[in-house]
Amino acid sequence: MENKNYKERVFEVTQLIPRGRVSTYGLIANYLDLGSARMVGWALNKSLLSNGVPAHRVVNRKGELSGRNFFPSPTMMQELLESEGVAIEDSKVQDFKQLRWDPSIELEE
DNA sequence: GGATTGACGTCTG
DNA sequence: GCAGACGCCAATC
Repeated sequence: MENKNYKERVFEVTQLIPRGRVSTYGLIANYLDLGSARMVGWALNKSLLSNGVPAHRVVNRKGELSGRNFFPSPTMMQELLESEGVAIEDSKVQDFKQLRWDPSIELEE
């Protein structure tokens, strides 16, 4: 029973995201070679049931907080990011291009 | 077990 | 640059 599902890998990578930074589904999917960014989003959906998984640090490629609706409160995701020093406007990450954390690069694979 | 859905991404028009 | 369609793989109905 290999509990090491691709989901757990997503959890680990998500937890590796530094505070004040954000990542995208595509980057994580590419790093884990899942083949589909949807897998990351789906896995993160399950991550809501797990503790210690800062899913709020993961956004789509546009930097939009697409998953905010899945949180207990749609504003909680933004609040958390702002609390970490990430500027949010209109449910989108400001300077996202700078703040985006790419595991394939930061971890240098 | 087939069909649908999903926190996305890339391509084409 | 924006809008629509397709692809992706897994889970759920």
